[in-house]
Amino acid sequence: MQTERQIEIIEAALELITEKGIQGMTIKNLSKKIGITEPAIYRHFDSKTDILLGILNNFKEMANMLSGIMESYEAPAMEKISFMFSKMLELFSETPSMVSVIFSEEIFKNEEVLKVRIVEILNLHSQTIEGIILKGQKEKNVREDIDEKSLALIAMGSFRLLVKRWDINNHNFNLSAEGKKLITVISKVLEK
Amino acid sequence: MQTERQIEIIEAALELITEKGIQGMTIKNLSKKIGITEPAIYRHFDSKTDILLGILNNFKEMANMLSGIMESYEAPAMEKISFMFSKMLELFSETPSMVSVIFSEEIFKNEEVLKVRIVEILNLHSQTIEGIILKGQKEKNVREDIDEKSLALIAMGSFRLLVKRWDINNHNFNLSAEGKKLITVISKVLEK
DNA sequence: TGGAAGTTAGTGAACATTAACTAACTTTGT
DNA sequence: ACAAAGTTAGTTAATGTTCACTAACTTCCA
Repeated sequence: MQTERQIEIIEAALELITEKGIQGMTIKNLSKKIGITEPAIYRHFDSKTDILLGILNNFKEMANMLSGIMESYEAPAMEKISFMFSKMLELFSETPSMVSVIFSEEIFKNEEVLKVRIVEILNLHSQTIEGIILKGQKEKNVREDIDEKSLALIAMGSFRLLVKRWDINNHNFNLSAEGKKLITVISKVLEK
Repeated sequence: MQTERQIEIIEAALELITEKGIQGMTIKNLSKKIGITEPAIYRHFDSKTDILLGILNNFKEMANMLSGIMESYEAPAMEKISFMFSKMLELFSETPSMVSVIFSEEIFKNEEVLKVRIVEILNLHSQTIEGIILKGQKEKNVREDIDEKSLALIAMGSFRLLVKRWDINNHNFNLSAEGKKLITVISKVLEK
């Protein structure tokens, strides 16, 4: 479990990455943002890498939860994907700083332990969507002329690009509205 | 124009970003890779930012060229998109280090001048594909039940995700083959 | 012979991290 | 019940290392 201070540090770290990129996520900036001194950070985390790992572990847990929900959710594939993406849109609207990290695998390239974690998260999301689509194809409510991996690539890829655009353009459009629009588009593309 | 040494520096910088992320792209690593001393780098570029800008300017030029080719290319939309993505796959296979940068907007967040450039490149690619699809819709060989912006989002998003996966998984699958497969999938999705 | 491209040896600033210490709590033994 | 002992979360000051970058000198080639 994470203490209140650890959660505060992780949230501040996320905000820093959003504002100034991974290069701006320094212990100095972090401590300044929270209002304690730099060494005080080390009362709560052993290292900077541990802070980043804390972020990724939270994301991994969310991905696992979402995957679990989707497995025990009996509904047509399109409804499930719509639900999953809507849930993610909700999360991003609540915590916009998430999006600068969750879809930015490249910022963790320099540390193997972080790179492995973020790839795990990407793979988990992929598997969840592929699973939904494959089941939908078996139940004959998803088109079968394209394999489930390619359809998942389309769904995830377009969703990721929309969210990334929102991020790098400083949230200058309504992500929730555009996201809903994309969900109906994806439904149309998947349907038989 | 760029001198031979400038090109060498830019190529080495690209490789460094691929191997160690933006955090590993230091003047020290760069000079070590090329086999000259750190100050020698500054005989060819005024600053580290200028090196990164040099990279992005090359990409911008490629994007402009590609956009120009597509405008003067008379063919059905699907053929044009297939041509464009194939050209990019060729480029990525020749210079794999490109892909760690061209689809990694996050790593330029800390420098406004770089951020602006990479967003320009993303927008240029989007516009090129949107233009092709819109023309295809007018010529009645692309589906019209989904607007051109959403279809472009799907095409670009899925292509980006495929390439990003290839990058973060250390090129452990055949990008060219998987890319060709995706191109036929995108064609199927776009067709009327 | 002069300028382009390299060198050596340095700069100050920023980096993550540690050492030494303290104030304010809580736990424990008698 | 209360003091000794231990814990938690913070401080200031400093560590060694790396960062981008520069001044001054040298080598090399047209």
